Amino acid sequence: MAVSCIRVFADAAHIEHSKQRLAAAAPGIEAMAAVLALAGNEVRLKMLFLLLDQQLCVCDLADVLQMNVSAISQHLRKLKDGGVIQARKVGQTVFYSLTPAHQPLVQSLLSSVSPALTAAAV
Amino acid sequence: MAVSCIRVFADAAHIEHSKQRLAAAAPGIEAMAAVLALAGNEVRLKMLFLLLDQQLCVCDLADVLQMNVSAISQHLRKLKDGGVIQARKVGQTVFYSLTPAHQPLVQSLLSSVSPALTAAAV
DNA sequence: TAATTATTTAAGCGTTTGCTTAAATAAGAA
DNA sequence: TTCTTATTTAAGCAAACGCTTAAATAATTA
Repeated sequence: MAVSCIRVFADAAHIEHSKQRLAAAAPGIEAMAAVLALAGNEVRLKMLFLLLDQQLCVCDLADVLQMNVSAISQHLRKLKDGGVIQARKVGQTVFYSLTPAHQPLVQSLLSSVSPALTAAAV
Repeated sequence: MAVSCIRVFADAAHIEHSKQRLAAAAPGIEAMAAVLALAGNEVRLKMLFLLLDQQLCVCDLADVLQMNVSAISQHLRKLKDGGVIQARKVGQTVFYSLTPAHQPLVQSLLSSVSPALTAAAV
């Protein structure tokens, strides 16, 4: 890896400081990146938008998003594996909702896309 | 596409309302998803973290992140194409910084991973 | 019990991603 | 000019992604 810089104005101490700040924050950054990777998909972000103020079943989401039930189910699984949503089974229907732990983050991610959300926010 | 739901408790009016809310927010959601897809990568999110309070050149970032300069450059290009960062050339060195338009979003994305950021926030 | 409904899962496949290597630009320095 | 240095770009490739189809589970209903 050509990692070393030979440039004149490189501030070695400054670089070192950045490395340490990064090392301290890395675990949190990596966890956040995992959640953002899930939210960084149009279909999944739309799902999170719809789940902000209601719980929906697989079939509802497929209907609203006009997509294959299987594709929806696979997206839901990723969100569930990532701890962003949770499932509640009622009969043969599975209702999905945001997990309390991630609700605030999702709310803030979407607050700028829908002014009504900001007003309705806690 | 097996999009229609036959379930008993499907509330057609409710579904329709969700469709309309989604349609209204879709453009904003899609734009946000594009930014989150950029931020939803460990390397790029670390870059944004480092750029929050300083501007760095390609070589600095490669040094701090211990990665190939070429790989770093390619990540920077994506962030720049997405309007998240901007470039300023000084001699043969290119300094990258957050764009003013996206600085608040990046700040809020990272505020939870580093308490110091919250304190230092505007 | 068999048929229907809701959901999940497996397999396959084309596309995208992110890295490596190597070559191409561009700007100083000798 | 020639030789570094900083950065970008192109090509290649393995891995991940997201969808489709079809089959497999569950839970209801007839």
